[in-house]
Amino acid sequence: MTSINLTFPDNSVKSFPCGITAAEIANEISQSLAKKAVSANFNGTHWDLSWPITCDGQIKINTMSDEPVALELIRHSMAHIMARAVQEIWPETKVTIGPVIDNGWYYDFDRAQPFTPDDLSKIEDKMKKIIALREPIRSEIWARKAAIAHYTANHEPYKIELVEAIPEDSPVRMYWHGDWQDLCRGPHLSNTGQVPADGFALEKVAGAYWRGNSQNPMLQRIYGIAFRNRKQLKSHLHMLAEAQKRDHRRVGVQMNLFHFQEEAPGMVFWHPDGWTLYRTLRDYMARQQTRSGYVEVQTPAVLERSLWEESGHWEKFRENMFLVEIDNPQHDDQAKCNALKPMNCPGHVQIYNKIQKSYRDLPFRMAEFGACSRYEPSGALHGLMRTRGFVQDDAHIFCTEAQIETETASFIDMLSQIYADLGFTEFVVKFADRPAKRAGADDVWTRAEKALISATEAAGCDYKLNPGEGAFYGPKLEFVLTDAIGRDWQCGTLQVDFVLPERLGATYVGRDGAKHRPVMLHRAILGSFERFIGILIENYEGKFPFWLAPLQVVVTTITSQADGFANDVTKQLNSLGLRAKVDLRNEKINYKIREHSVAKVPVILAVGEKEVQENTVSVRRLGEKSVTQVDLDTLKSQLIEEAKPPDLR
RNA sequence: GCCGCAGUAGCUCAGUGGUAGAGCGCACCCUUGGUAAGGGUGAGGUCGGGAGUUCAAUCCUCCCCUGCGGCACCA
Repeated sequence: MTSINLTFPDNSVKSFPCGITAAEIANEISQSLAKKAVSANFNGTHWDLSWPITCDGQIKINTMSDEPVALELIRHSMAHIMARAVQEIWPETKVTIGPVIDNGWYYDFDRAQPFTPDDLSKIEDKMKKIIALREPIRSEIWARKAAIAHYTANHEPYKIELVEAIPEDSPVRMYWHGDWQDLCRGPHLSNTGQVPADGFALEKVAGAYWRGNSQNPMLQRIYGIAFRNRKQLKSHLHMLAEAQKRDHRRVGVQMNLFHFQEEAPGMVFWHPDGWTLYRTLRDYMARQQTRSGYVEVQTPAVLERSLWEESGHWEKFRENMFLVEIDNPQHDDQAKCNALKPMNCPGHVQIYNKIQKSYRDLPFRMAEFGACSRYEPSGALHGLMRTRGFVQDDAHIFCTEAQIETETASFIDMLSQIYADLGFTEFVVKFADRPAKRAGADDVWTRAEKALISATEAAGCDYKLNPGEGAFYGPKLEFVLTDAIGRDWQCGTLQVDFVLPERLGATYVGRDGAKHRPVMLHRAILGSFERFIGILIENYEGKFPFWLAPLQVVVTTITSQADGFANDVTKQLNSLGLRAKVDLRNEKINYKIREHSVAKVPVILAVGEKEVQENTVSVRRLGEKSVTQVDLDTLKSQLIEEAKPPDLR
């Protein structure tokens, strides 16, 4: 028998008989390791303890203390245990796939009857019984034909499709625990008893297309979460509940910022306080853009079909456009068809074409807070995050190819500053290259992709590749920021476009006196005001920094004898540009403090007899229990300073 | 758009085959209270829309709309 040499993490090399398993190796090292072992890493592959090793390589034995590996195994084996439970309860159910995801797993089933919440607890109970059996999990490599024959006999059509999709040079691996069998690339735990019976929960049922394709039948997906123990599961559930409290849809209603209603799905009704927040943010953005050399414009909301045909939107984007046929009540004259703008770019090119002619004017940066309408699929709508009517902080930079690099760099600077001002210090950059459905020739795409990559690298920006996710007219950078509870949001974007200037006939006169084609950079920082405000609400949990807070100060009275003074203080604050309101209601001070705290007002000023006499106010800040009595003039100058937006400090 | 679930007062939600209830909020009255809910009285609902079954529908059935959780989509 031949032998193989295996290198361990401490760089020691040992010789073993060819075909030895990681379980046997662990056993040779020590009994306790053999007990604790759950899997191995072999030459960079996650390796089942039971798989034979037949060549030299690096090996590491994993135990339950190797957290990421342990969780992966637990969740993967959970998926199998759940599928078995489902098939034991409802044998007619067809199994498909069941991968590990963040915090848990899912498994997709084909079954005529929908799963109910009751069914979920039945499945959970069955899973616990299976776990209690502590049955070994074993695997075999089968011939492709044998596997197909097996699944044909067992009426598992999805599994046949999966076997057929396995590349010729990859093994077809079958797993068992008890009598239950599944096709799986592994690895798994070696015993069903190793998963924590109290560390998992079935979360929800949802529809999901077979193989993620909307042409395929819809399956039923059951999601589960699993951790190493009950404590970790509990803390995860607690975190979910906390995240739910921040939901901008809930906070938005509580704080009376906006609402939606049936007659306008996906369109926001901004209430006074929400609109104050919106305007504060918009004015800040306008100042930042002016400072960065942009000019602001405004273009029509409704444009004729012919222009959308020229721009390419009619062909690539029509399904998402609201059409307007007021000029054409019979719907018989296609030329009279108009559409609400889903993007601002074609309008901006019209302005460029009227006013720009010379290379001396480039780069020309044209910004618009453009109100766009897109007919989003009904299932995509989600509060402020995904709407059908929204305003972009949109701009197009018309420049030469040579200017892409410096424009990209200064854009990234501007974006970083703005994100930091708004409370987001961390963001990642993704580079999205050409999609399958696109306009423009391949060599143009190659040029655009190269230009954007080298500009990004020159700006000293790390990026991840996001293949095939570019816009139909060009590659793009996506800026994804991370909020206070670690969730990711794609907001900013920078897109290089060689196509649209060509289609809409944009030119400039070069130094040589000839006409040239400018490049367009489409860019946004917030993305849409609606979405960004949704993110701000969730990030701050509605407790906005003073400069953004819709209502900054409430002046409230302790006795009605202070009414006059309270009115006067409020008036003084308002005249300084602070957003202050007075509360003279006939309620106890406790009651009023509670109410304004719940409403997340950053500063509550209480005035009673004492304050009236001394010309002071008692200040209570949101989140603090302490109260300080402050001279009115001192407080005013403090608040004026705090109310300044970050760019004016 | 697809699968599943839901829609009852401004908000959160309970409830029933015989046309409805709570808490909060709102209005009014009493209370003038020193930093997270003082007490009382009252107003407020075509039970998402339409059709059907029934003597009778908020409740059962079907269709539609909207929302929620996913999937697909995010140009």
